[in-house]
Amino acid sequence: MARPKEFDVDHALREAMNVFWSNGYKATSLGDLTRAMRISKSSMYETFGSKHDLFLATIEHYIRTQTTQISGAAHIDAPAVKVIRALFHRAVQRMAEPNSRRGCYLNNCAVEVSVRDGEAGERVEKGLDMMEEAFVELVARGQREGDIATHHDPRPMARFLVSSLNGILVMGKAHADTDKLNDVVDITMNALA
Amino acid sequence: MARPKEFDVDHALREAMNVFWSNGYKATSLGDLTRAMRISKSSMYETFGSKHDLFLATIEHYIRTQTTQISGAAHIDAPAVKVIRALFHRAVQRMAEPNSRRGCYLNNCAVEVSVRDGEAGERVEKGLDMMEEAFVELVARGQREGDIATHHDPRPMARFLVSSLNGILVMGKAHADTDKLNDVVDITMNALA
DNA sequence: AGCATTCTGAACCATTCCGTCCAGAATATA
DNA sequence: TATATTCTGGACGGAATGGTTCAGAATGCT
Repeated sequence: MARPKEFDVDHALREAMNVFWSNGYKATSLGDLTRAMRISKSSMYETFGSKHDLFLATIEHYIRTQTTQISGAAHIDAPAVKVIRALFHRAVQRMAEPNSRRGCYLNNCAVEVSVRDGEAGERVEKGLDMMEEAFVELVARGQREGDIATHHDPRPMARFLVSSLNGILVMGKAHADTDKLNDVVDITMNALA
Repeated sequence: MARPKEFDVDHALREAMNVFWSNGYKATSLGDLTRAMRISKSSMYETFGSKHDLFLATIEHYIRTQTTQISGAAHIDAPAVKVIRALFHRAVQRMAEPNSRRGCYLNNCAVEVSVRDGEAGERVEKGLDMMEEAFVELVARGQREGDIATHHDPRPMARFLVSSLNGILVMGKAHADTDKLNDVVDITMNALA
């Protein structure tokens, strides 16, 4: 009865996220966005409301697609420590690829806007909590299976891991030296034993 | 013979740094800057050149004044672990005070501009290296005096500490919950033993 | 007093920004 | 074919941006 939407909303959201992810919120103009989304300005406003609304939507999109990947890793059938180490190593590796040197989207948002932009802050916090939860599961399993020490409860341990991962990604933004970052990974893993 | 400068350049630099520190580079306008510096736009341009030049100068100012404070802490006459723990605790405490919830300036700059702005990136990297150096000294001393384990060389250990500290500050931007952050501090300190 | 310097405020410029709106083309269903 | 919806591109507005320039007041030194 009516003309259907021609572009994939989720795909457009993904592209918008990538631009914000690489350039930050303030440094991204509407032109940058619509160019990447391959959409006219009018369509963008009709579909998402405003630049800021779009921004919030990209954070939720990130949580929906990326953060849940980490949760998924928690159920891989391998020793928990191995899974955690693999997650960290992949993060380090990403920072070495020039096109992927943009860290964690939640991390970037937390630093750039979280304090001043409450709406974004809420979402960032929720995303980090989900990461924490995924690591809680992993640590608990590792402790049950005996390859993670039981000096600490799973939750503080998980917080330590989330924090450490974010620290590594920040360092990577300045250094991009894989060896130096792996130094940090090694000691972090050592802290689990 | 001539009219002397009326304002203190270092003080103006400090105020400019504070604005950038709280709001980021892009989100800070010339008006924000000159208002905080209590200087006219003309004076600002005459003295610092441009917004970007001023920005670079604030990073150097930060290194000159703040980073060297950490280096100074390395020579405090107390067990190295105690000094390190105190540094971390003070950082956590800062994140709890609403007006001080802005993390580490180098950290913020690394995340917001380091990748795209080479000139800023260089300076950020230098600053982080200086932090690393300060921690190397501390760890080495701790190992000599026996309160830090010798499983790892001082340098990787120092990198771990710098990374961990930055991770904590990022988490603080999203959470601001002192207890959660102290969980991370505890485990980090545990990794030294 | 005279001179060199510094400061301010305002005017000004070109650019970019976000946001709104509309005419017209495209497209699926009935 | 008629209708309803969607898309695009461009025009437009108003505001804010970074940056430049200048006249004139202020100030300290000789």
